[in-house]
Amino acid sequence: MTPQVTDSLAFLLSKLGQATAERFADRLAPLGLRPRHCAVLQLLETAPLGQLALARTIGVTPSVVVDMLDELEGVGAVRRVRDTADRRRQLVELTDEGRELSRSAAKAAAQVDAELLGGLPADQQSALRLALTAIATTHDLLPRG
Amino acid sequence: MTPQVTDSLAFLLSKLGQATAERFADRLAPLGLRPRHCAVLQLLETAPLGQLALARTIGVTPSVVVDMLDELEGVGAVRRVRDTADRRRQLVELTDEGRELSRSAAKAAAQVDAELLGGLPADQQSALRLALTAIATTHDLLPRG
DNA sequence: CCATATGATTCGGTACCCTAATCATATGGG
DNA sequence: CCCATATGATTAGGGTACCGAATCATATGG
Repeated sequence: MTPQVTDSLAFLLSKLGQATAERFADRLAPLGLRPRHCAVLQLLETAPLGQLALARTIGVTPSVVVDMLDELEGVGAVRRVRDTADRRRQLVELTDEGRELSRSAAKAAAQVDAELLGGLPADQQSALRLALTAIATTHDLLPRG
Repeated sequence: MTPQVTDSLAFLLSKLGQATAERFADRLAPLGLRPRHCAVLQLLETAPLGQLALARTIGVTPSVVVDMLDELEGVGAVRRVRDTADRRRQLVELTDEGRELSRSAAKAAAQVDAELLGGLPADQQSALRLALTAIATTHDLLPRG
């Protein structure tokens, strides 16, 4: 048998990633959030940031940040505050509600994880997590990169 | 420390899936193909299919199939043939070039796999593949579902 | 032979990302 | 001091991948 595309990890990972994102999105929807908002919320938990810094850390362009922040402001999760020291900058800070939403998002993510991993034995679960984080870090994905 | 979204498998898988799809897309681009075409090509290797069957097997709506087939016809990979027995149906069949493209796509996928897994020890590689296919099958992704 | 079902297609909309152009503010050299 | 240039945010427009609803042709059964 010739090698099949659908047997490749590339194909599998793409599909699984997509499916997972969808599931996660469904879980987040009731909160008024979408998957891409999560990294922003998490980053802002530590300290307020300018939008450019946010963009670079998450790995998207500044215009995407604008959209995401519009949405996040819409649900009252963040506030844009002009930096008095440099009036070009918008300091983005988490509201109390934002902090709460971030926690809820983390819970939603954990539920999705449980759903996905449900059937797997514990050792396979940890092996999976190990291998995935290894790949993600060597290929330099994830915020903080 | 409170649980972080970015630690979740849901988040990781989404990101990794997206990144992998991008890499794969880059590899396929010179062939005139995109990732979503691959499942179609592979399915048609066995036998010609109607578009509705194609849609159901791959897991997309018929209108998506129309788009994909337009593209695949554009590169000469498939042919639409009116079913003489039921003139509503389009029998979609692989051309010789389509067969060749399918093989090239499989090679491209294998290269991406090698790139992704490059750093990992062999046992982690197989563990990863095992866990991912387990999840994919229990959650009923992948063509043939 | 007509109502209804089915296969393909078209149309419009959503989510997510991009680049390039624009606007406001800062900053340093003349 | 003032202007050229740089920087942060934003807007406008475009691309991909998907969806649902409407449409059109053909089949099929009452």
